[in-house]
Amino acid sequence: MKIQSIRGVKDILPDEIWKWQYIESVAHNIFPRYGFREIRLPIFEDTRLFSRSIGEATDIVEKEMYTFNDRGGDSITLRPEGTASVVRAYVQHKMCNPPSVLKMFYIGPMFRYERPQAGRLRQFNQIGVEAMGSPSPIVDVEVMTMLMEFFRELGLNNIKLEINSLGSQECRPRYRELLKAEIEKSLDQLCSNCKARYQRNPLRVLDCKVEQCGKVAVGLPKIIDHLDAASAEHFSEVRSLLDSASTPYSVNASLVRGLDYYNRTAFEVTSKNLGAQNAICGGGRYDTLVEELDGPSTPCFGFALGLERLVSLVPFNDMKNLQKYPDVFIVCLGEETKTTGFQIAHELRLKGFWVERDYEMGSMKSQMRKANKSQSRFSLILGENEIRSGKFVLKHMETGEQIECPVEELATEIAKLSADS
RNA sequence: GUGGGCGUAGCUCAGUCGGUAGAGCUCUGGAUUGUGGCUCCAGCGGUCGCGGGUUCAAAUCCCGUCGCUCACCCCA
Repeated sequence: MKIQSIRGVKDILPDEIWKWQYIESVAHNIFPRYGFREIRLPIFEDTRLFSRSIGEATDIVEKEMYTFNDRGGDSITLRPEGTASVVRAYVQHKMCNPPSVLKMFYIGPMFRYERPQAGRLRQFNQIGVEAMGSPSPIVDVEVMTMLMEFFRELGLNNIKLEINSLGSQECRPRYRELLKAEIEKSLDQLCSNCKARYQRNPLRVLDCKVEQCGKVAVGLPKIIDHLDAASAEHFSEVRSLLDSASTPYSVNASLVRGLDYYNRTAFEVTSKNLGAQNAICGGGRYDTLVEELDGPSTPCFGFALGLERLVSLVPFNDMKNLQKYPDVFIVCLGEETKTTGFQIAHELRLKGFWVERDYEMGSMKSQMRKANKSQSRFSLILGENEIRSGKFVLKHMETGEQIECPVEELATEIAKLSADS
């Protein structure tokens, strides 16, 4: 039996990889402007890191982690998200240096054992950003505006920034109990799903897709009306700073995050063009996580965005300036040209050109076909005549025009003609 | 974990009432001795997901199974 890739994982093939590289290059270009530097983290960690940070009772920890014992008997987990590892590294390497804020981003694969569907894989890639060391709403808004600038640079449209406040460790549990009590009053009107989950996850009832539940939800209390004074003040500052940056957003009072460690600001960026899994990015403030992982009190703000989902949204068709195909395809005719062809390819590559060729030394026709298929901008033809005259035929594949060119002028000629077209 | 849809050539798909497979694209070669794309011609390519059953006969009907996909759930 032929071995297939594991369910829920995907190969990124050479025809597509340029999209990923492009997105990553934009991240590498924009994030440092805001002071973020890359950190590379292991993809597996001590299982306890995730159960302690994400929350024992979350779906991720309860049923979605790839957990196994290594040969030494230790429980290892393929990371289901990146923030826990960043915090672990922050604490482990004693990176705290108050009052300065440490800003980092990471790019890499995450693993969750879920049923695959549109926009959801078992191995998927995220870009994550974490700003560690300040409770200031300026940090929240700077990170969110950086994100929106990143999306703008990538040409995304039809995306929506939604924000909410989850309050503090004090006011949130209070609100939860209030909400549960209110839900119980209309329990008979809710869908079976909500009846089953409201005890465990009452916030979910607020954005249930069933119409009946939506009607009930309208009358339920909202977290932002039950914030403690400090959280309310924080949230209002976030909003006015977003306004002052002219960043469009809306408040979604039913926005919830799936990980336990979030407090105060929570946000999501969604797109209508993604299918049911419509969030391209989610994040928020997590002021107590570092302490919970035995570090110093360090309020933080961060987000993670889904690269597969982002790749599907970026309008790559409109991008003209990205090089995807070779500059030159070298066509060699006859045994005599073997060495010269090899040398010319080598020299052009040393000068930075993308050079492709045929290795079968087939007929001119078949080599030209390959040149055409490679989508090279030029073909360079060298046969016995050219070796003798010292001038090679440089053919522009799109226009069909060809010129004779001495070997020492090839590089400048190719560069010149490329710039013209 | 629960539902729906789908598995036929490398890709996209047709295949009638059951009679052991077809198109387009791709690919290879030729028409054009050293010039690609367009056109024309020829050729390569399939255990019809897999296993069982019914039948003289199964891509087609039945049962099972695996895979893909979409949705619920959940989330990036």
